[in-house]
Amino acid sequence: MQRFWLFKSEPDTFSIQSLAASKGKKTSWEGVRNYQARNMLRDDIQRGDGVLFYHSNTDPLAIAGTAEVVKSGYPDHFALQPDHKYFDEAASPEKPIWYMVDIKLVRIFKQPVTRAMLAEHPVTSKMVVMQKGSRLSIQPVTPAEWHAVHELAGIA
DNA sequence: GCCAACGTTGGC
DNA sequence: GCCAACGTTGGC
Repeated sequence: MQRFWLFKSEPDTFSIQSLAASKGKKTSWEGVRNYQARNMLRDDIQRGDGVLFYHSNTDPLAIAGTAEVVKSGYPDHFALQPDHKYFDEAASPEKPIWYMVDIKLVRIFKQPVTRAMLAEHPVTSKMVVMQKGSRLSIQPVTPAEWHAVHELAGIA
């Protein structure tokens, strides 16, 4: 069964435009170092799932478009590379600790769905990303929320 | 730039 | 196992 997720990214680090410019419009989603998010990457997120691509720490804050999971959870090998910024000395090939998935761009919204728009809508205003103190970089999204975001983006 | 919320660390 | 200190996230 297809499920839906929201992935946060700071556009200064990696934007949806970066994804569009990537080879095959695909990227691995490495560097998640939070156990709750790790569990979703490792256990729950499957090939074919939908991803809302959210731009955080920027202006305007917005869902910039969507992507599709093309590879489900596998070990984040960047944690094993001593010179890499995502290195974790506690990780090993036997116990990788951290996981990542691969995603592929579906579309960049012509009209990004801003946080202000999300806040105005009865369904999207309840999304995890809208809750105060919500810091998870990987979040579940309900089918109703997924649908409402597409309506706000002008996509039937 | 500020600061609240949250996760992690480490002393006890 | 508790909890204070600390670092990070991320909206405003």
